[in-house]
Amino acid sequence: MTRTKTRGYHHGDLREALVASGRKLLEEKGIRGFTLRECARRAEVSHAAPAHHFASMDDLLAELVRRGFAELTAAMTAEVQRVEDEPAARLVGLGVGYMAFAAANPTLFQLMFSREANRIELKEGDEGAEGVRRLQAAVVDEVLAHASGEVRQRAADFAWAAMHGFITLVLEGEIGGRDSSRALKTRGLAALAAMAETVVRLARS
Amino acid sequence: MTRTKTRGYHHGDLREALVASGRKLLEEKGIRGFTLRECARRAEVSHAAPAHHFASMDDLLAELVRRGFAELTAAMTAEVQRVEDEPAARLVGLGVGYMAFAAANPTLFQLMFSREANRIELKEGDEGAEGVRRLQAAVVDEVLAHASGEVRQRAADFAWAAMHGFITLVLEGEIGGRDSSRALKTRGLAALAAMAETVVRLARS
DNA sequence: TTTGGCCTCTTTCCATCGTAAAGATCTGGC
DNA sequence: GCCAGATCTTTACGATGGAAAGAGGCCAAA
Repeated sequence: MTRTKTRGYHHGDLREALVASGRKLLEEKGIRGFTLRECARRAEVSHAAPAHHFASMDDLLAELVRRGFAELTAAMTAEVQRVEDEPAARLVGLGVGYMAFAAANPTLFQLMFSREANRIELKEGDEGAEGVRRLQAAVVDEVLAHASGEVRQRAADFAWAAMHGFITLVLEGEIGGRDSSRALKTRGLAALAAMAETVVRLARS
Repeated sequence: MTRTKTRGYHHGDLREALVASGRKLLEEKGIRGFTLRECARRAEVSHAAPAHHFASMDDLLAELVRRGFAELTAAMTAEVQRVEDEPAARLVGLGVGYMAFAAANPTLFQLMFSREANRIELKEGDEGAEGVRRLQAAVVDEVLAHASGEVRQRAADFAWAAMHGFITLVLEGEIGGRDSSRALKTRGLAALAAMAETVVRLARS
């Protein structure tokens, strides 16, 4: 039910159109280049039309972030389910899904994890990164079934920190700036392997 | 030579004043709330005055980032020099300096590591995070004196990723959101210890 | 089928922003 | 003492986010 050439006074599904154009715009122009009016232009409506669907620009950005977290969680879930292997390998799979999403949506990913610096507040009821946290805690618990709560928390901290830090630095070009995509993936897998190994080792401490 | 109550037509040291007010403003209002005109207001000059010292707003932001990296490198150096201990402890010290700077300058730190998403280009000759990289490579090499280049690179990747990811997630409230400052430091030190231990273990592989 | 209310979108307007251009003022070297 | 150039101000322009008011279309009740 995509729109045909001529539409009447009403758009039909402006909200979704704004989300779509907004997401593209974000990746094209960067966080600070994001503009509500440009979103409206790309959706072929007047600049004031978005106000009827999003209270403010930040409100639209918050929605993009919300959907980003949903997709991120889905990507991790999909990747971890492909691995029926040992828990440690599943931990790596989690990281692969995480990094794949980040690489495919670099600016959105950065926005999702710089909400504080960008003063973006989630709406009430929005879980934010809770899905990611739960998913990871579950896999970490597979690895550390017999460990104390504190050890498991530290393992979860560490696992998240390692994979988040790695992909963040990659997106900034600080890691593997000149590497080929292939070499970079190898480097990423090495980092994830070291992370998983560390978590496993925490089980014996 | 701080300015007294009445100044003439000329400011005296507007460039530094803009850097100072800009830095405060950045932490107060966030990245997207940063405004050149507000910087000028706080320095008590007209809104067009900054143009004579910074070609554009992005130029000022780039300068803030540049100084941020210099300070970050200095903070890490200072912290690592306090530790005359074994190399692994020095690696932890490096992380302490890194996190201390980030915690004291959360928005600037985020900006420094989201230049891609914020379309901030460093000036020619600006080293960016090279100082951090060099410092870390040196300490990693202390730990892995006899390892191959590839192992050392992977160790450096991992060490940076772990400490960067941890503090980033802390700044976002994703890690230790409700912890006391004291408990959070303990959690951070645990993460750094796990990181250092992993790097040490890489020496035997 | 008609009609009235409501949702969607447009138009218009305002304060603020970044930036450019031109004028005013000061400073330092000659 | 004087002038060239650096520093700062004034003015102006287009773009932005948002508010307000009006136009257009949809749908359910009559």
